[in-house]
Amino acid sequence: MALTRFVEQLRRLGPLSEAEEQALRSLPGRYVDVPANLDFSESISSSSERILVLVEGLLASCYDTEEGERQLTALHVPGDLCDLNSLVLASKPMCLTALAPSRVYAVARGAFTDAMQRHPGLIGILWRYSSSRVLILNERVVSLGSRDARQSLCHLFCELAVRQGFSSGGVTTTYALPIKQHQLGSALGITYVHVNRTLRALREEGLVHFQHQIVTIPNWDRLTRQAGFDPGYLTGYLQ
Amino acid sequence: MALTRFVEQLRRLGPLSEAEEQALRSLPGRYVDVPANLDFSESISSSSERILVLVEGLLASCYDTEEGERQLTALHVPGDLCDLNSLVLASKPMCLTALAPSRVYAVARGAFTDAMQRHPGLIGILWRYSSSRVLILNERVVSLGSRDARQSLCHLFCELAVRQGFSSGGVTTTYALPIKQHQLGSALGITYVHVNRTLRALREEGLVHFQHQIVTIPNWDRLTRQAGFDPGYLTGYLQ
DNA sequence: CGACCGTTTGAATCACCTCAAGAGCGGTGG
DNA sequence: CCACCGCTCTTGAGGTGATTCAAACGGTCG
Repeated sequence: MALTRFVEQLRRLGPLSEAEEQALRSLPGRYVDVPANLDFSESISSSSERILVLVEGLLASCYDTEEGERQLTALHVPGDLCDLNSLVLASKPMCLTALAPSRVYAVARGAFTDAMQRHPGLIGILWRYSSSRVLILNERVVSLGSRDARQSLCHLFCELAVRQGFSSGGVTTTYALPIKQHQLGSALGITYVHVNRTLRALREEGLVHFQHQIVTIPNWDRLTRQAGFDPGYLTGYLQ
Repeated sequence: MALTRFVEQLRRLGPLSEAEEQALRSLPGRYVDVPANLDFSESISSSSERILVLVEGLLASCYDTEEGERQLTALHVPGDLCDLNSLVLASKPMCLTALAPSRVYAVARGAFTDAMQRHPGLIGILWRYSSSRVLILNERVVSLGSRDARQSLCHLFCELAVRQGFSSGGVTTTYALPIKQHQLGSALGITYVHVNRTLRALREEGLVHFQHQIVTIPNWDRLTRQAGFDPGYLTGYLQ
């Protein structure tokens, strides 16, 4: 149950043998509930030797600047493995924060590496997963560097829809996104005031509605066109 | 010779056995010279089954938006492995571009994977390398999202100094950086006009000089303080 | 020499920010 | 039950960092 969505994500990236899938599903771990607005640094999670898979809620990797600003560098939706980098490298100033009340499945690091040794194919698969997350990060760089607030917002709504499997061509797309406008701003590098104004404009144009933490996309094609969104970077097809 | 600096980078990230280092150094490949401003899409380089290590010059990963803007998502300095992601995942819209006349060492993909199979320890090492690049990418996200032009520029000069091993505490730091102001802008998400004005301001303040493609940092500590630069994310110490 | 590329600078404009204040709303306590 | 608090959303007015358009300057190369 805990890792179902995670396994689904991996399967989208490439073939997964029966044995490999079984090895993943049977990874021992425990559920941890996290209240909203709790920060838990990755270093803490790695010192307790845990790999975290988000089951429910919304997490973010974040980075606090000296000026007191907080930049969210990645959003994690259910099924995401949150701190894969900490498996091989200790990253000092990065931390995880819960944007909404969340539940994670914590796997001991040893169990994880054991599974990889017994099933070497998993290494390649997880590497591929890691690469797919890099592509998402790349896209965030493009948003922050080259898109205005309007496009960034549209793009993010598209990305999260696809990542959660909610995108659909013809009909209205709707999904829950338990995030505050303030946090949206921290992710997109703009102030919450400007997030608010931009959301209103998008709502008035009928491009996308975000209210009460629910995203409604009346016309998927129109939004993706506005956002310059190309889902190719998410599907991560094999060569 | 070709891979000396690359091996040095890897050794900074963790232990490297004699055999592993030897396996890397003896990777067969050929030198390719690339003129400035040439784009070669990663898909091309992967279809010809090549892994690229930069020997000399300056490359960038880039992404062209529909509006015709170009966002540079990563800079590659000599010793960098440029397209590690394409080893496991085909990324469609991304491409490599030469910012200056460059020389790369191209290794056949098969030779690379063979070496990894004969020396499984290399997998972890390369994974660690990949993670270290992600940390750099994270830092770029912070720059684009939370730092102004001034800080971004300072931060980039610091980062490139450390990545090339040119940073030094007390004395003046100097290194060549074959990049145009126009390309700096593409990397930092600002216009070349604003790059120019900001560089002038930094020069007048004596924080950092960038002229004729040479970076001069009179006072390393002062610059890192201004930039909010913490080299921790580059050293990537082991846990 | 003219053509070209990159740099430099000015003036006007725009996207976004800062400061500030009010409104809605659920939670808590008297 | 109402008063009060804190949190989030909302909106206004003014300011600033960065952009756009435009033009001039300097070096390099054929």
